[in-house]
Amino acid sequence: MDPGRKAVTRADVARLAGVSPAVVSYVLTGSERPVSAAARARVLAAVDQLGYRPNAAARALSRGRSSLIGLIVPDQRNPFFAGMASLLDHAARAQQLTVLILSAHERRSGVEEIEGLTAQPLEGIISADALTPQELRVTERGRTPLVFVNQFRAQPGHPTLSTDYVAGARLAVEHLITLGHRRIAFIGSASQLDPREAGWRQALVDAGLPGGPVLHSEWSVEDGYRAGQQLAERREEVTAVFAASDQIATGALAGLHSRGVDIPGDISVVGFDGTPDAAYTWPALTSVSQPVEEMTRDAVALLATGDLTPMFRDYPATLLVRDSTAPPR
Amino acid sequence: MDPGRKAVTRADVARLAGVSPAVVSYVLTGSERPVSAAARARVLAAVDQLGYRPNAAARALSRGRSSLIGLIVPDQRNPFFAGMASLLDHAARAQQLTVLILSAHERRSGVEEIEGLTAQPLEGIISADALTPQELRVTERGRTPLVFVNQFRAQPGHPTLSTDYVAGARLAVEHLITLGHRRIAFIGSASQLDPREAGWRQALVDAGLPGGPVLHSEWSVEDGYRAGQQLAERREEVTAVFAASDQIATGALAGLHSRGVDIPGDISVVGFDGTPDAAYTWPALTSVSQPVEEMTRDAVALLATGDLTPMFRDYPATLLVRDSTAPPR
DNA sequence: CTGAAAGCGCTTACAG
DNA sequence: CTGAAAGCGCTTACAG
Repeated sequence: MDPGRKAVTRADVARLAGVSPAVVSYVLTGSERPVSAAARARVLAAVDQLGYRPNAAARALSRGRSSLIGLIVPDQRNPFFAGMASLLDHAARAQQLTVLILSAHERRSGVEEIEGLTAQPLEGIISADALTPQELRVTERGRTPLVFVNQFRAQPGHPTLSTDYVAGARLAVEHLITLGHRRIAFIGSASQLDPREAGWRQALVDAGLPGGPVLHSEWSVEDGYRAGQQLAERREEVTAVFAASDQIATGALAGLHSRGVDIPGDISVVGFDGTPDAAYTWPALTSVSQPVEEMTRDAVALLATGDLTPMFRDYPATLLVRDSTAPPR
Repeated sequence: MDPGRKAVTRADVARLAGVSPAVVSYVLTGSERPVSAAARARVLAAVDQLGYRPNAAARALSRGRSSLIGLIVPDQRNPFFAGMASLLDHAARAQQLTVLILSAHERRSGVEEIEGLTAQPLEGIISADALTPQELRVTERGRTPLVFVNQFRAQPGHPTLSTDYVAGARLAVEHLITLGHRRIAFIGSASQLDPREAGWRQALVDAGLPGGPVLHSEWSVEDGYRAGQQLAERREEVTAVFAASDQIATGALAGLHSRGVDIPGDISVVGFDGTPDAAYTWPALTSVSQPVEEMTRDAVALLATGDLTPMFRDYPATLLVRDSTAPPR
């Protein structure tokens, strides 16, 4: 790397093209400004020849906004959120936007981190995680556009795009009921708020079935494993289980296996999320797929158009039937 | 969001603290500049009261470098690289750095994307993926510091930190040999360059064993699944397999299961990477763990100190013995 | 259709 | 110990 060489600037391009620096900007920003075809061609040729790329910091400073959008997720290592980040990258790219991931797993004191995040003059933030009041205050102070995705409820003051969790959970449980299951357990977060638990319960009530056991678990595979082992103790009582995430379900599969439970022979298992890897568990996991692609696409569009009218929009989930569910024997 | 309110700037802080804007910078940048205790206290109080955070774009512009580092990975959805990103986040945070992920999966034409990446005046790039000559040229043109991690060989002109793949592969194969296996297959990339294949072969030769079958596969779980099915055809001939990644191994597990192969009874399986989820496959996967934490920590340190002397450093891998390996029967 | 100039919010020699 | 000022590389009214 030649430390003597300076980066190419707009002025270099202007000089080579024989125009003023302003004209270079006019051409490159695609502004309304009329530019003669000849000048445009010379600018483009000079850009190409010099390998010029506008300095993002300078552009951000003068525009008051960068081309960066922040994605806040509970844990970027979770395949569901890693997939969301990848899809968001894709959607953002189409709008010339770059995605910065902030994983809550790394958020020490949430506030501090959001501050770090918004010190970049972000074009906007898409949050798949709940924000604390302090965090919300920070985004407001920075007047950073904020869109929520994957939320259990509408977030006051902000557009909120979410999977229809209740209907998705019902899809899972109705599938099990149709197969003939009568005692269906639920594994999920201890939070009373989870609409997946509500959907599970509704489906049972509607079918006139008794509420099965509820096993509380955190979101990790480890916790799913423990829940699976606990569920194995009740194998006489239960023939199926609906887990609130594919991570939990994957762990539960391992926990059940470790206790000698046959799946789906003894117990059928359904997950939630529709992550790709769940197709390669053993047996392949039946799961409710979240419409992440549509949500991320729409979230980016809201940020791009600047339409931040508070609203709540539901996206339907779909059932992916694989090999972890079968009629009870 | 109150569109009438402007972001707090350094000038606001200076005004409230009764000092010049320069003094605010002196205090906040922690520069050598001496500042009286009284002035410092007033500045800090004003910062706190106003909730001031320096504008990152302005700072990047005047310093010529942002506090952003880029991480280039083949696919951010792969748990191994998602984990690396998370660890890097952690290491970077300690140096006040923010990580921008560029997933090759999203790189349309590599060049174009790297250009987009370095248009941000990055503090540096850490690449866990090979770069094309064009891409290298772009980083050089931008004089962006570049450190490679997870490479098969030294990258000329840049520091390269890598797992000792050969020794890691030997660890896996020697474990199988010690268990009593004599016919050990390899599943991995068709690339002749993979040192894991070399390590596998060396271990067999050293033990006086014949080279087992080699099944070529891409890096996805899907491909591992197909390889597992192919391997099932040769179950009479082979009693163990070493896969070049946990993703491949996880797929292979499913592919073997789908053909009725018992693991580890019929065939023992070892993976490579040491990703957390591999502890919850069925059976739990024995794997060679890469020292990602050390590598990312050191890579960030190189970027932070600016020491980019070309060099190659090997990090030892470790074996995690779980339940997918057992003596042949 | 084009250009000179102000301004974005910082950092950092330089002069007190 | 402190401040006025130049400069980082852009965007974008404003005036031709």
